[in-house]
Amino acid sequence: MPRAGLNEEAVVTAALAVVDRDGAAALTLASVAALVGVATPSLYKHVGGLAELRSLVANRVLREMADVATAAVLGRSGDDAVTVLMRQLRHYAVEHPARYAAMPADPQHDPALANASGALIGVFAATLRHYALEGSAAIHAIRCLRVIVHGFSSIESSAGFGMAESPDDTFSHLIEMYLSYLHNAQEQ
Amino acid sequence: MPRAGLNEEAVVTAALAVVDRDGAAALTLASVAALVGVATPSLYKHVGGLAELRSLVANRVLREMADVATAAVLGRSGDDAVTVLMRQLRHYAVEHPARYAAMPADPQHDPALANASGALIGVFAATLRHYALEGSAAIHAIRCLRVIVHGFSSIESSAGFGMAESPDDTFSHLIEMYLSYLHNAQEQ
DNA sequence: CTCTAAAGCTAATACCGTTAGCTTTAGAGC
DNA sequence: GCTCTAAAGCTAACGGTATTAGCTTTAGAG
Repeated sequence: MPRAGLNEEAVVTAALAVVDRDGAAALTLASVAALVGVATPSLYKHVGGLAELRSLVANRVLREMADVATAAVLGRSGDDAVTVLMRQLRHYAVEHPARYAAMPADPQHDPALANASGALIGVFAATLRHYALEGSAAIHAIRCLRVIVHGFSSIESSAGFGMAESPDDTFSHLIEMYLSYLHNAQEQ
Repeated sequence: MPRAGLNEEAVVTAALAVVDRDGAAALTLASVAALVGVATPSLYKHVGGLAELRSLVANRVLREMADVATAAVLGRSGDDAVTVLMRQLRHYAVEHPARYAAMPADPQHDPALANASGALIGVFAATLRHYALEGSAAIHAIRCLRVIVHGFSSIESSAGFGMAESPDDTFSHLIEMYLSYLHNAQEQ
């Protein structure tokens, strides 16, 4: 029997494939092992267990989102940067609904996710730096941005908008709402 | 051995106690059975299984939230009603963080949750009726309200705001942001 | 060609959900 | 007060899961 040649990265990639195929709740060591063609206990040679695998998956997703965010704001600033940042993050969540759902509710509570989580928030902070908000106003602006993007992505990625109206339009309203808030905060 | 005298309602109440005590992920038939002092299979006399129990718990939580929302807007209207509605729902989520996390990502997809979910959305719609938004504008306003309340509650209930700034202030900013949006939508 | 570290395996344990079938209790009806 | 029945609860058993322990084998270094 030839060897599979696994490593931690390959296991995480397979886990993401399982999440994409069967949903976040179906991520199990047995399903990942079956996908890569290996007995379940063999995965412990590369991964500490199911909890750690979940954490590694979340870390991968957070890094992807941070990359998306970075690419979105590159070469842009102000309202343009904020708009594209919001749209691109929403786009990622909708393109990979199961991956978004695979993220734990408390990413900052997991030390393994602190770096990736901080990278994403860092892009938020850098993007908002253009508005020169001072002290706590900057913190609140970052939080409001998180609330809107997460709230919308969370609902849309689980098909929570039942009515016929386009979610695109709703999201445009939210962007306008947030930009108005930024402009207003800037004047104080 | 005396009889426990259970019924569906008592089982759901015990399940909520488990959720409050150990978190939403720890909701298991075995833990509920242990709490009420009964063997695990006995629960099947009152509940269809773990999936149904989860659904019943979510239904209870949704109804509680609908009650909170109804009480909040009773005797109020306009900005006052919207403000108190948002604050009270946030208050519920923070007071019962595990219950909020016990809700599935897609409540409307579960037929058993349709009524309670509709009741909560109905309170939103009724509260916004004061602004006389026409057609799709009303839908978008409801959605934006959902996004903000859910996004904030989701993050705060999982201790997602790490910085020292008070989440109260952040939420006040979001309320102001949303009210401005409503006033602006009203003029069109 | 040999030897070692790691990759993979099987076996075994513990916990969970679920089903089947049995026992017993509480209460309805006489 | 007695009986009888429907339901509440139990034990036993099965399958699936994570996890640990210990063995076997492979790939690659020397």
